[in-house]
Amino acid sequence: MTEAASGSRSGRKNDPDRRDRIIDACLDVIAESGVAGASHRRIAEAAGVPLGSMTYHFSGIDELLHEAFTRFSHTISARFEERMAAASDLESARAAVVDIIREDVYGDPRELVLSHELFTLAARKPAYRALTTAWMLRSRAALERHFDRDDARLLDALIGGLSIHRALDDEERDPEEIVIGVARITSA
Amino acid sequence: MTEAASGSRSGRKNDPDRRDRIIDACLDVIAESGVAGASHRRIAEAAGVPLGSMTYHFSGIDELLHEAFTRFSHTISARFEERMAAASDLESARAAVVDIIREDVYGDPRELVLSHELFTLAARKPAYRALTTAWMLRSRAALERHFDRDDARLLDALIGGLSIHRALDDEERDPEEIVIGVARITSA
Amino acid sequence: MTEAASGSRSGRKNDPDRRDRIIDACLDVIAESGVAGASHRRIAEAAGVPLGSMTYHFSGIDELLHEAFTRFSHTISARFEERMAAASDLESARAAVVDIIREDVYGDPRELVLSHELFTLAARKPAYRALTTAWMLRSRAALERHFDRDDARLLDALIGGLSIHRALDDEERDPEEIVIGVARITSA
Amino acid sequence: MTEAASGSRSGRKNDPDRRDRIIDACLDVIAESGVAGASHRRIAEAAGVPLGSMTYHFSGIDELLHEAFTRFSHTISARFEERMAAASDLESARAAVVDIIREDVYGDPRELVLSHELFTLAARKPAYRALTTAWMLRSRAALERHFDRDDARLLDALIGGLSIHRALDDEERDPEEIVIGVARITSA
DNA sequence: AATGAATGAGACTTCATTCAT
DNA sequence: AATGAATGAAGTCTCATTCAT
Repeated sequence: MTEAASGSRSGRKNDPDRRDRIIDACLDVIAESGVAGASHRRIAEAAGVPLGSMTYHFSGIDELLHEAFTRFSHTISARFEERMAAASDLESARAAVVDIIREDVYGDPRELVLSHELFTLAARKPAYRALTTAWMLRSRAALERHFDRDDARLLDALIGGLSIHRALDDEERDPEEIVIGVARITSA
Repeated sequence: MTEAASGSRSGRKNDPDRRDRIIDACLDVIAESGVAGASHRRIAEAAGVPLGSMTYHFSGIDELLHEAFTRFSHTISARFEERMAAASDLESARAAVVDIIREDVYGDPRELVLSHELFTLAARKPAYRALTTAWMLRSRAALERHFDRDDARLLDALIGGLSIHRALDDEERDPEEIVIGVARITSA
Repeated sequence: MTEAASGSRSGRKNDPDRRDRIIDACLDVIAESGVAGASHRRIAEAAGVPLGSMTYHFSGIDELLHEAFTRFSHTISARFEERMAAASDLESARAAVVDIIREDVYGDPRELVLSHELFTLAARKPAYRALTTAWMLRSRAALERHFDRDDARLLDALIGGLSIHRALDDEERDPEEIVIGVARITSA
Repeated sequence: MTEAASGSRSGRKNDPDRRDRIIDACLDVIAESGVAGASHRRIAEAAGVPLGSMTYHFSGIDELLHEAFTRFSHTISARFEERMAAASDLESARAAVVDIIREDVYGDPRELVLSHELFTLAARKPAYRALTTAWMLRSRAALERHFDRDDARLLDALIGGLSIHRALDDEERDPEEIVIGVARITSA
C-alpha cells in the first residue's frame, strides 16, 4: 500500500516480486475462502495489485492456481525433509515424526485447509495429482532414511490419516495417541 | 424430460420423489464436476426438473449441498457398519477391513471424489464437520466391536491415510501392502 | 396461529375473516417493507394463511394492494372527520387541527410510511389517485364545518406540508410551530 | 446500440460520460416506472449500455439509486435557490414563490413523480432522509433571505402541501388560490 | 372451496477475460 | 510493459401466478 521501495518516479514499473506476491496472495485467499472464493478480483486486492495484472502475469486463473499449489506443496515437502534430515538415530526419527504430526499437521489451520483444497483438486485433475504424487514421493523418501520400507509406508498412512481426522473430527483427541501410534508401528 | 407416468397433458404435479431425485442428481454433479461445478442449472438439468424447482424444494444451494452430503455420509457409514457387523471373529474382522479398503476406499472413483469434496468443506465449515464427526464416530464404534481401542484408532488412521493416498498418488501400489498393514497393526 | 374459533372438525373452512386478515397483514407488510417488499409470500406468512389463499381471495397482487390502501385511506379519513366533528366552536376546532397534526400526522411512524407509499402510487396511477382524491375531499369538507373555504384550504396545505416535513426532515422542530401556524392562518 | 463516435471496430472503451448517462437514465426510468420498475436491465437499456456495465460503475442498485436521487435533489434545490435569489424585494419574492409553485411544483409531471418516490424512500431510510433534510434546509435558507423565520416556515409548508395535493387530488384547483395563500401568509 | 406444488420470467450480482491505451 | 474499462455468461434467488387435487 505504501509504495515501498522503487526509487524512480512513478511508483510503477520495477516490481520484480509482483508475480511472487500474487502467488502468495492467492494462497492466502484460498486459505480464507477456498478455491471457490479465489477470484481474480479478490486475489488482486489481497496482493495490492491492479486487476489487470492478473492476466498479464498469468495466462488465466488456472495457471495461477496451479502455481500457487505448486509452491505450497514444495514448501510443505521441504519442511518435512528438513525435519527428517535433522534426525540422527531411530529415537530422534520417531520424535521427528511425532513433531511433524503435532506441530505441522495439527498446527496451522491455514495449512490444513490448503492441504484439503489441494487433495480435492488432485482427486479429479491429473495436473494437481502430479503435484501430490511428488509430495508423497518426497515424504516417503525422507522417511526411508530412517525406517524400512514397510514402516515408512505405515507411518505415511498414519500421518495422512491423522491429517484427515484433524480436519474432520470435532472430538477431543488424546495427545498421547500420536506417540503410541508411532511407537507401535515402528516397534519391530 | 422422460415424462414418467402421468397419462394426462401437462406433466405438472405428482412427483413425490422429486426432492430425492434432486439430491441424488446433486451428488452426481458433484462427483463429476466438484462442488464448484454444482450449480442450480446443472443439477436441475441432471435431475430433469425445471430450474425453478431448485429453490422451491431447497431454501438455497447451501441447504441442498448439506442434504446431499448428509445422504452421502450416511450411505458410506451404513455400508461400513454392515461390513464390520458381518464379521464374526478376529480373522474375519481383519478381512473385512481389508475388503473395505480394497473395494470401497480404493474402488469407486465417485466416492473418492465425493469424500474429498466433503473433507474440504469440513475443514472450513462447522456444519459439514458435524457430518464428518458423526461419520468418524460410527466408523470407530464399528471397529471397536472387534478390536481394542488403540487398534481401532490405528486402523481408522490407516483407512484414512490410504484413502488420501488413493486420491493423491499416481504411483502403483502393492496390493499386499494393505494386508500387511492391517496385520501389523492388529497383531498384538 | 392458535386456530381460534372454528368448532368443527378440521380447523379448515369457516374462516370468514380471512380476507380481512389478509388485507390487514398486507398493510403491516407495506408499513415494514414498503410496497416493493409486499409479496404474496410475505403477506401470506404475516396473515398466517397458506400461499394459495392469496390468489383465491384476490385476483392478483394489484387487487390486494388496492383494497389495502382503500381501507387505509378510509380509516384515516374517518378519524379525521371524527376529530373535527367533536369540535364545537372555533377555538376547539383550532385545537382539533393542532391535535391532528401532533398526534396523527406526527405520531405513528406506521401511518407516515403508509401515507407516502400511497402518495407515490397516486402520483402515477389513476386508480390510487381516486383514493387520495376522496380522502382530500373528506378532509376539506370536515374542515369547512368550522372554517371558511380559504382557511380550510390553507389548513389543508399546512397539514399536508407538515406531513411531508415529518418524513423528510431530520431537524428538530419547535412544537409551538404548529400552534402558531394554525393561529396565523385562521386569525382572520 | 447507437455506436456513437469511435471510427474503429469494437466500440469498446472511450465513454467517459457513461456513468453520468446511467444516472440520468436511472432517473428517466424511475420517472416512468417508479423505483419498483427501476431494474438494472431497464436502466441499462435506457442508457444504451450493456447490462454488465451497471455493476461495473456502481457497486449495486442501491448505490445507483442513491446517486440518482442525490443528483435530482441537488438540481431541484439549485433551481429553487436561483429563483429566490433573483428576487430583489418583498413583492418579487412573493411572485417568485408563486412561480415556483405554479411552474415547478405544478409543472413537470416528471418531477412530481420523482419527488414522491424520494419522499417515500426518505420516510423509511436514513440515507435518503439525509438528502431530503439537506433539500429542506436549502429551501428554508433561500426563503429566509426575504421572509422572516415564521413566514418562511409557513411558506415552506404551503409549498409542500400543495405539492402533495398536486399528486393526490384530481379536483380542479383555482389558480388564484396560490396567490391568495402566499399573500395571506406573508401579509404581516 | 381451498391449497400445496410447481414453474418461467426476471431480479441482482460476480466473474474471467479482452482490449485500447 | 502494464492497466483501467468494459462485457457476456452464468450464478443464486424471488416472485406472481397456474393447476391438479
